[in-house]
Amino acid sequence: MDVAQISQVRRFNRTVTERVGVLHDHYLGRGRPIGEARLLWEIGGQGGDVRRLRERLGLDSGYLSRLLRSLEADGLVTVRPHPTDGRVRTVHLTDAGRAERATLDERSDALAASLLQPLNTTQRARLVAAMAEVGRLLTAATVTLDAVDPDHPDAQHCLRSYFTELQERFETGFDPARSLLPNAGELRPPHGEFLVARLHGEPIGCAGLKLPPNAPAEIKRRWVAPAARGLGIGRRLLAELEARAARHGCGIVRLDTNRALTAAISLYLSHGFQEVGAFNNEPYAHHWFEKRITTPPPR
Amino acid sequence: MDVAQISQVRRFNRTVTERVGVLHDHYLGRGRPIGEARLLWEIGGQGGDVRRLRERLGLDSGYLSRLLRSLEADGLVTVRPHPTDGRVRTVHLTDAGRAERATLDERSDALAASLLQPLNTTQRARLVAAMAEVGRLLTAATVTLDAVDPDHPDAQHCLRSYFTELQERFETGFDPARSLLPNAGELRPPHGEFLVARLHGEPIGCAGLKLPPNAPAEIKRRWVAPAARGLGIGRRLLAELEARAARHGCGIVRLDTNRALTAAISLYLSHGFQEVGAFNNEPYAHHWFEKRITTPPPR
DNA sequence: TCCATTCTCTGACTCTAGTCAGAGAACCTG
DNA sequence: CAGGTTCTCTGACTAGAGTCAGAGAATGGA
Repeated sequence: MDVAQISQVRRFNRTVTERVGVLHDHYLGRGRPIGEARLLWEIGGQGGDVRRLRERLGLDSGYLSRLLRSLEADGLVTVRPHPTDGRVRTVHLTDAGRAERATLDERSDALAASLLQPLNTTQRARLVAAMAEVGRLLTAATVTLDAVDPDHPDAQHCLRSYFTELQERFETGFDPARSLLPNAGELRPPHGEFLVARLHGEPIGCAGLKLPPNAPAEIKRRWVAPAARGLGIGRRLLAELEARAARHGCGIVRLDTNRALTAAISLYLSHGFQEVGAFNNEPYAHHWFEKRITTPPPR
Repeated sequence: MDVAQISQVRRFNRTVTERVGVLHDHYLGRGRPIGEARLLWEIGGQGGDVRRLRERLGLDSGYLSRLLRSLEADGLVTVRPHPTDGRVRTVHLTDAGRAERATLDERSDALAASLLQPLNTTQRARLVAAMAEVGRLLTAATVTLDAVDPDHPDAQHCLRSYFTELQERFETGFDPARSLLPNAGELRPPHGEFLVARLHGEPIGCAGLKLPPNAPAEIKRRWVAPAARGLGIGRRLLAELEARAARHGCGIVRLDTNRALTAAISLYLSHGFQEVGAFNNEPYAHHWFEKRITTPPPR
């Protein structure tokens, strides 16, 4: 990795933690420990289960409980048993809590405004644009790819979304029963692999690799959640699967796709795939691609 | 201020404090309280007085003292009396301290690398470029402009640098004695104003305003430190002085300049100044400009 | 020379933030 | 319905970060 890039990133980290980080806590905190402030924020408009809050904020259950007691004592929240599961407790903001949260909101706005305030119009526009770019790319960098079992709930979630999307986008609709679907066993070691892309723990994409004996590897069911598109995740999934195929000794990766998926087709072309004749009789496919992968591609 | 801009800045703040801020502390901290880590870092290669460290880090003197004792006990620093002032104590890293600091350094590098690692080459280049832009503009936004007395040490520092630079850049050199210099009284209320631009408390620029009775206001001694150029500080100084002139009821601001200062000349032109005939007999001036300021210009 | 000031240090605190080990209620499964 | 699991809560801790009020040495100015 480039040394100059690293030192630029470090400079950025310094500037930003100084200017944003410190102020952020300072602004948010005023008169209230920032743990409480964050919790108040996270409870948000529609409230939520204690369990969900604990996960979201990554807090110890004892600690969270104490924070809730403190907010409750200040009359900002109410904690009631869950209507159907008596073990779970749900938290809601009171009117006072909502008001308090609104002032936190204002403070965040004030912080943002204080960053922009000294700049002129041009500079503001450029700063905001650059921030959007940094945010987008940092988000992209936060996405993790993990190999999971195709039966894992996150994998299932992605596959359901994938099928729903195909159903909507294919001119003919999509009926899984008519398609050449690999069964789950084909996408799990040793016959294959299945990757899930996650952002903050939430599944936002997937891709499967079939490794048939004495035949090219095949990429199946590559999907990225609409909200996470444009972050290069599809490309990362592709590259990661190619690398894994190469590690399994495959020299060729191939795949088929439907003509409605134009973005996917141009991704394949720009990623080194070449269109070839039909190598299967998938009824939903219009295009077949393959790529020679001699060495694992650089990341 | 634009609501969309504010919410973009807030989104950025969230992403960045999550992704950079938290990790930053986590990486830096390992095995050592981050207060100590920051201090170790700040002591740096050439060491420094306790007083300077206290200012730089903004710590309570008692707290800092305790941190130093702790680093001393670990054999990372030595604290000795200042050679000339027995009250002051100076801190230096030991070899062990230098080694420890180097590992902190590595961790910062590792953090930076971990942000870039999941991205491909194109994305990395874009992220680094956007970070540079954000850093630059946040730095610009951190610069403060304060009205000070022209005799203030910060003002004097800027003026000395200004004269040195003129000496170097004018074809003819620059001798303050030959120039039409306003005396300090002319740049201090009620006869004028003097602004110093500061970044993290360090003076990095200045500009003076002369308010002669029954005559146009005059801008003098506008200077920005070379390291701080390109941040729009010169323009901000200009705009701020115009606003102040307008508040004093002036309808016209004018100034003279030397042909060697090409950047200044194009700034004046792009900022609404128009070249006029000589209105004084400043020997070092080649160009004279003026600008009508009916209403205070928008910031 | 004396007195106010500067500078560092110690002692005695406070507040956040967080961990760990269980207790007890509610739920689920066989 | 018994036994394990899930979920929240309490009690008992710890560590970090920082504040505040002086004490005491060194210095500088009248």
